[in-house]
Amino acid sequence: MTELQGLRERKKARTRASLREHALRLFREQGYTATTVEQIAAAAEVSPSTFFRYFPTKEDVILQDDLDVRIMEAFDRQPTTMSVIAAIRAAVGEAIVSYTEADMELIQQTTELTRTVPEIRARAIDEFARSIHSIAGLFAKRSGRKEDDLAVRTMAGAVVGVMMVVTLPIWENDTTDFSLVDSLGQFREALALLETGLPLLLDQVNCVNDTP
Amino acid sequence: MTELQGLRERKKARTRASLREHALRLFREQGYTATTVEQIAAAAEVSPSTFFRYFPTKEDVILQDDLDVRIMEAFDRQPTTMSVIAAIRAAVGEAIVSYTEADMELIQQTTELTRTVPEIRARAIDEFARSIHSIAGLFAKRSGRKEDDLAVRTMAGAVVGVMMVVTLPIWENDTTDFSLVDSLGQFREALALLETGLPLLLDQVNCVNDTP
DNA sequence: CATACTTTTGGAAGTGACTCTCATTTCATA
DNA sequence: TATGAAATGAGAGTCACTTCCAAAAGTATG
Repeated sequence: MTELQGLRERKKARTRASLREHALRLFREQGYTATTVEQIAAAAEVSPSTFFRYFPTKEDVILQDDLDVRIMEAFDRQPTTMSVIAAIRAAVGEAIVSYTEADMELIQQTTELTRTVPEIRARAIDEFARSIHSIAGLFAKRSGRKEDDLAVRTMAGAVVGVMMVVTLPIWENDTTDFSLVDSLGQFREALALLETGLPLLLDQVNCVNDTP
Repeated sequence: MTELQGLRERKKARTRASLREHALRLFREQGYTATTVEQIAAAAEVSPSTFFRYFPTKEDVILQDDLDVRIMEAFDRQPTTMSVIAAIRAAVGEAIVSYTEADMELIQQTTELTRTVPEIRARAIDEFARSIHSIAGLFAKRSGRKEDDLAVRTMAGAVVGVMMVVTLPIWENDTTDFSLVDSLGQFREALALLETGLPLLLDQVNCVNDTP
């Protein structure tokens, strides 16, 4: 190997990026289902078989963007003196500032597709499940409880539940375009509610705390 | 029409049931992906085209069982003096006793498939989203708040989040067979935690109020 | 019972995602 | 430059799913 990163690696990275870019463009222009893998491959100037070597399924072109990994990493970096929910909020904040303009646009586009295309949206459930697992792990570490403790799992489930609320198109008249900033704001507000407001709400007492 | 329910209707119902039964049997015997629609149709003695007239996709053979509708109905029947979470627990309890042995077996089987087959599991996300919507509606009615109130949505998201926790195979070493009774018990415990325990838990772990 | 009308069905042909295999090309190393 | 390893393209094949049309079965009339 003469160079730190061989020609092969660079070429592969370029092909991968090219496939994703052309795919997203075509999805935007013609819609997801109307776009065939053949078209994507042709646009990226590779054969259809090569497409499937880079992405196991057509859906993965959208899902495999390892951008949320950064949030999880930031998550782990938070001091253990912080409460879990505070740590999550901090991690989200850190990740946001680390994203470039291009990153943001990619997130925006893929999230929009996740919201609108049933096949893509469906795949999101495993990501949610993974998130529950990660958050449970972190919470267990901080609280000294076991990972499979019901309280720990309940906590993690609740957090991911509110994540679903802000990212999925749950309300029919939900034609508004997805706004990353808005939904992250909502997520943080909802977390605050979970932390302090929920018990009050459940007691049917007026919760004045909905805008922290 | 000589009879209350024509021969046509009865025949259709029988075909539908037959298709589902043979499908579930074949899935159990050979696995989901190994079973083709052609095989299912052949076993039920209809043509493949007829299969797709009864079920839009192969997945729907499992998903379209309207058994959870009963929980939602029981939900609505609970007095409004009851807290939402208490109402949910009561509804679940009511639905359980209304299920026949055959119902239970069907639920057991379909849930097992939902847990283990990625394609089926994926489709569950829309059911979860629908549940969030329903629960939010009920909570809104009881609390006098609007349905799109963030607190209402957070609450609903948290409830569905714990639902996910008890139904999805979130922990890798999760090879144990699904037990309906166990997971319903866990669900009710988790709801109790949400109602009373969560703030305590959070307080245990150095809950520092950070600013968003 | 025979007739005309409607619904349901089977069959055939086609599309597109995805798999497998194998020969060929392209890059890396000695 | 020769040799091995990895990446690619092409072709054939499977399967879910769609569309269309003609035949069959059920239903309502005379």
